[in-house]
Amino acid sequence: MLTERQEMVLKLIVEEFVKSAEPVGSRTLSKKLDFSPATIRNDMADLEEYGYLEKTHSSSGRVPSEQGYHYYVERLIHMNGDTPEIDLAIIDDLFQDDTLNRDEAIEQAMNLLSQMTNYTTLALGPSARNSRVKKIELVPIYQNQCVLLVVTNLGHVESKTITLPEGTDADELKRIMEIFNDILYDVPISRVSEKIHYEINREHIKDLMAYNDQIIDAFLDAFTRFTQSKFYLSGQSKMLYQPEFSDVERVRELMNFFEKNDVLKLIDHSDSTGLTVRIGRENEITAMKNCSVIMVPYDAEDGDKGTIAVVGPTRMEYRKVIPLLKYLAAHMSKLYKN
Amino acid sequence: MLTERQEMVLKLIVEEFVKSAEPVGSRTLSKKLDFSPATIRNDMADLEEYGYLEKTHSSSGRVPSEQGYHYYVERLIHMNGDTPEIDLAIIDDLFQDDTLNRDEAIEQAMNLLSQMTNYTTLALGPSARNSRVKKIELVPIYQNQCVLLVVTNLGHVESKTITLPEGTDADELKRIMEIFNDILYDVPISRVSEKIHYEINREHIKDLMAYNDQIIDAFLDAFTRFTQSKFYLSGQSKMLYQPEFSDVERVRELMNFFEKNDVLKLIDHSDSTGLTVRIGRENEITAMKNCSVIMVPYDAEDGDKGTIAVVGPTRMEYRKVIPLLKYLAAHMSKLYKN
DNA sequence: TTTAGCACTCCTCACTTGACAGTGCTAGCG
DNA sequence: CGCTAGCACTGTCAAGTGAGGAGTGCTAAA
Repeated sequence: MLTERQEMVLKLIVEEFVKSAEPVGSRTLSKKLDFSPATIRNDMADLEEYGYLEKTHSSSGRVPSEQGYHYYVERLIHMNGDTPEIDLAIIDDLFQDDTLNRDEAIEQAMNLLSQMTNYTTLALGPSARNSRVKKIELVPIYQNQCVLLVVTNLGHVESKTITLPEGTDADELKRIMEIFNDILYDVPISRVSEKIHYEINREHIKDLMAYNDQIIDAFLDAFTRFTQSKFYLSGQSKMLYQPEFSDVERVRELMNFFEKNDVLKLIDHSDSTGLTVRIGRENEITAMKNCSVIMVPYDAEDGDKGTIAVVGPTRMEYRKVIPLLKYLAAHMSKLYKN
Repeated sequence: MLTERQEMVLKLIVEEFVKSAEPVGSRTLSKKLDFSPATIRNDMADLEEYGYLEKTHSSSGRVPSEQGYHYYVERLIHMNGDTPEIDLAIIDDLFQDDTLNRDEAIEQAMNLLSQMTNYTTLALGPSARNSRVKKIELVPIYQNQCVLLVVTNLGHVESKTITLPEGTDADELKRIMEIFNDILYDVPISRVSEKIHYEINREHIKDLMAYNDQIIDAFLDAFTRFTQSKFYLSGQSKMLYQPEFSDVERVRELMNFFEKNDVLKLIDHSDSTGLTVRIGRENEITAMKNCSVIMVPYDAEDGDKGTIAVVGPTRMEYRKVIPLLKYLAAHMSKLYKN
């Protein structure tokens, strides 16, 4: 469809615009392409007709359209291989430190990514849906208050304070805990609820549990918290340094959006195994209509998955961000392997 | 020093400016005070001379100076008692819900406060320095990996994953844990480290622990995490709706500041038992030179203390925020009593 | 197919101008 | 003596104007 020169023009316009944030004129390109401005203007007119370029006003230079960015990301990004150098070693270094726990590791990685790219980063931790229960414990702390603890095979802990009904028998409680540990040992989180409801109907347990609904509720509550995957947002303020956010109204919209937990809507876990790039209005969130989101899933233990993402202006340095993000995701997947 | 009328002029200027964010002229005040503009101009000139008022340019209305706000907060705020109505019942409602754990309760309270005031809120959780150890446990999860758990009398839990040296004896480990539970039961967090180091030198333990430095380190690490008090920031974006932040450069500065953990520098825990108001440059942080911070400590269990604070523009609704903040702090202190 | 040339469009920026809000000062009033 | 009316003055703001510049589209020629 496009001639090679047209592709080159598109590529250069994207890259120039990414750098300068200003509409690109034919004269600028003619310096890099060894064709006269007039020739390039013709190609630009064609590219505009196809929907890859836009003008800000009738006599301005060209700006890539969302479709133009897509074409660029999917087909032009590696053309004429002058790939920018990226210092991947810094990432390697980060993962050397094994005193970090899982949350800390993700958080640090995302901080680093935000610093390296100068964009906002976003991560969704794995949901722990497939983690398995290793230990359940009820620790008395004060009068009839107890802390319920659940530990998984990944060392993840959830706790909840509960108040026991008056006159609960300590020995009986101990027995209940033993039974629960028996029943639930090595059961994946996703199946706990089902399992409890099944076992509870068996005679010898039914009696014990009759007046302990509260404990069961506390259990289920603790377990559901496992399945809520944590999320990490970092470098929010990086966005403010982008010229597209020199307008306060936009800044408000964006910061408001970041503050709400709706951020999760941006990255949907579920589908797509590889890289996803959402440009501009594809994000379906008004505050993000001038932003792009690039996301890559990573594999955690036991088949659980997480996602890491970079959020920047549509005018993002795709050429730099995409490989970086891929590298980081691969690294995290590897980390979880052992 | 000031005549009654001058005080009234100052009070009205502060309150008018708080509402409108625009310099207040003599004509506006003359309507509320039953004196001619000229008279009021004379008082304003005096107040300016004393340092309570400022002009933005030679022929503008007056704006309160930092000193002016101070005078207002300390002496004028309750003058002529038309106190604004505040719906304290909403706060009461919040604390009814006792299914929330401590962190959640603080977080929700601060969210609410941010919504009610339309300012940013900040809280420092109590440090748990005086909490007491109720249970220590080591749960094996995978091969020679274990999770170390510590539970306090307040139901607070810290955990840490550790890898045991090859060939560690399970029975021996069990014995170590029993000893630790014996030694540390009901010991306040602040004295744990000392206690461990003391006991470890007694003969029968020394032998056991000889090659288990790693466990000790993990312990100490978990304990130090208790003493780091958590902080809560909410409604950051509220600040953006203040007219003083219609300038992007200022927004950047402020958001950057909020993003760093330096926010803690704003509220220092330690001193002062009552209300503290820091206005403008008193905060000693350039990004906050147009902001005021109002903070109140609250009492947690066992003599630990936390702080809650509201951050807004110097042009803040002190009259509304101060009683609200006091009420909330009192409520939180009460909550911790039972 | 490419390019030079030219008329045209629209943006940006500096400058002017008039309306306006507010001040300080002075003189007069009760 | 304290208060007030009046007036000249000052700085801000918004609207209007005009020059300069960057970039385009089109046409005709190489």
